Amino acid sequence: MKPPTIHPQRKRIYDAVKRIPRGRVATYGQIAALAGLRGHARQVGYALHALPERSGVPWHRVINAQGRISLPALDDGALVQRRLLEKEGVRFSRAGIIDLERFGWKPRRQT
DNA sequence: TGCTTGACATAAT
DNA sequence: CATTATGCCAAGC
Repeated sequence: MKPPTIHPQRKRIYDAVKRIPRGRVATYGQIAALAGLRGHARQVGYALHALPERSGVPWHRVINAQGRISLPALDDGALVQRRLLEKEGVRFSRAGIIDLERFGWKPRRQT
């Protein structure tokens, strides 16, 4: 049998994303670290991109380390993401930046 | 089968 | 604060 092929470690990434509490956001780096992929932030973004919309994964709670939405501002996805976050109570600055000090999720071992 | 790209991060300049 | 360089790994072509 075929060992691991580790289907996607992506599953781990998704799992980590699912842990993000409502009204909070996490950076790709944090997710990567939680998924046990410290430093592989890129893979997180890639995984999310390949994520189906009905996956149940709160992809919108994942932003880059700058506290900003990674998707191009002109992209519809970015707008949807922002709307979803605002709906959860996440506030954006005029420049569209989230205050990670306030809304950044501080990963805790199973709170 | 090998090179390029990418929802990133971090440090250096 | 903007740009550049490097690491890291999977998917696309």
